[in-house]
Amino acid sequence: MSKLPELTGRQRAVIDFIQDRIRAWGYPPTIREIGEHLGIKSTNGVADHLKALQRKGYLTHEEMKSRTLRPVAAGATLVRALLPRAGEGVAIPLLGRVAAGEPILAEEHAEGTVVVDSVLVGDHKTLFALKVVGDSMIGDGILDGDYIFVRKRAHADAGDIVVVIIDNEATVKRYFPEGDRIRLQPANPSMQPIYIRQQDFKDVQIIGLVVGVYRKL
Amino acid sequence: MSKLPELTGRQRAVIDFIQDRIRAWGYPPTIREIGEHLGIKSTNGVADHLKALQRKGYLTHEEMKSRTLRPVAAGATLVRALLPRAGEGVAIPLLGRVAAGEPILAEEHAEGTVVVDSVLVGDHKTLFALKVVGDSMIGDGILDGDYIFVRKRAHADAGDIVVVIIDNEATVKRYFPEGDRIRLQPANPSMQPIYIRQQDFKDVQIIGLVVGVYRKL
DNA sequence: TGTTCATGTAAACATATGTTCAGTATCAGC
DNA sequence: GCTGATACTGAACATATGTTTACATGAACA
Repeated sequence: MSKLPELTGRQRAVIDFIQDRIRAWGYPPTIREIGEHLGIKSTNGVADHLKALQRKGYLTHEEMKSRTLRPVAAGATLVRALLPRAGEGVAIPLLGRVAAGEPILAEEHAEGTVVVDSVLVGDHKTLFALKVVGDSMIGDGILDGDYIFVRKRAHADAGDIVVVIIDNEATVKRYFPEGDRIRLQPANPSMQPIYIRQQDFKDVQIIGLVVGVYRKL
Repeated sequence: MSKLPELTGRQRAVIDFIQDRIRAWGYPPTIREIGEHLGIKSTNGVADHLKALQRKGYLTHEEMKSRTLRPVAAGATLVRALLPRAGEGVAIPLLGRVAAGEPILAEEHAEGTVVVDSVLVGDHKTLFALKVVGDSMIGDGILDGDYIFVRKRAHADAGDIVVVIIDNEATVKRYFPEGDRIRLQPANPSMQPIYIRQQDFKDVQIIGLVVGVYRKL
């Protein structure tokens, strides 16, 4: 990697703000918005910084077009790597029905996507989302209608909240291996745990771990 | 998933073009650029399509701001399920402490931002996020450590889950006006409701409505 | 037949936004 | 002490872009 010229503190503040704004609002700020954020009253004050950033290779900008400031990939990465990152949105496929035997992440199953913060869910490549039906996990604060974010995995540790497929239907339970059987424990005092004996393990498929819950009120 | 209204061929062409342009150029087109691409000579011709797309829930647009057309997640997915999408996540400021008398959305209070899908939280301009401390709303599935998304508002309806400031501290409760007093009801059997008498209303400030909950597991 | 809706044209109009010019002040380096 | 880079203020100016109003056409529909 070629080394990019150093930035002054002020220039760094400008490009950071542009970067943050793009991530936060989806489009870059105007010159006046930058000025307002940094306390620069003259558009030309900001324009000077932008010229410097372009000259140093950190930024591109199309003349006479609004909101076309674009941090250059390499430059932006170097700058951002040194700073605490806010999260970026990642798109998670929202699945409708989930049935055994079918490829779980097949696109045909996606009913849409949901964008959430990468800080909240972690790596998104193996994630999908489901809408919860029923009250079996009410004690863990997972209610009917909630969206759950699931990391696709075939195994789990004791006590994990998992999505499993039993009898061609997906359910959410806590997972407890107990010798030659598995206990799937609902978090609802009025419901009984499900026990799976070793010889029936083949009928049960762990789909993944619940890593997040979202409820729209 | 709720079904979105059908699009006419022309409307589909418009949103496709917007999506393609964002992907190709990194920012959305202007009304005139859309018109040029589709052979529409009047800006109003394009504006009609944009209004229809917004009405049907496929598009958002900030008034009087250039290049702020943004396909909405659900709509865009139906149209372009295979394309990488940009810009449907919205950043919500995550506030640390919240104290009475201070401007609630002042930037100095933000400890960061959280990106969530606009279809989950709705209009983001008046939203902020808080991290929940304590178990007072456990019965409504809001647990210690959860993030809540709050729509800033000074009034509430009976039964709403609200964030209020009492004694300089923010708490989450259900709101019940009862004649000359207000009952703030925790969703935890072991906790007592808080009653605010009319003469003390000035000490209480409704900050906003809880519109969403996120839990990282 | 009359009405609504989708799809346009055309022409202002208002605002947002980028650009340029003329200065001022500080600081580091030669 | 001069010079260039940085970091601005202030005030036009030009262009880009969104908004609104008035009007037209054709298809769908009751």
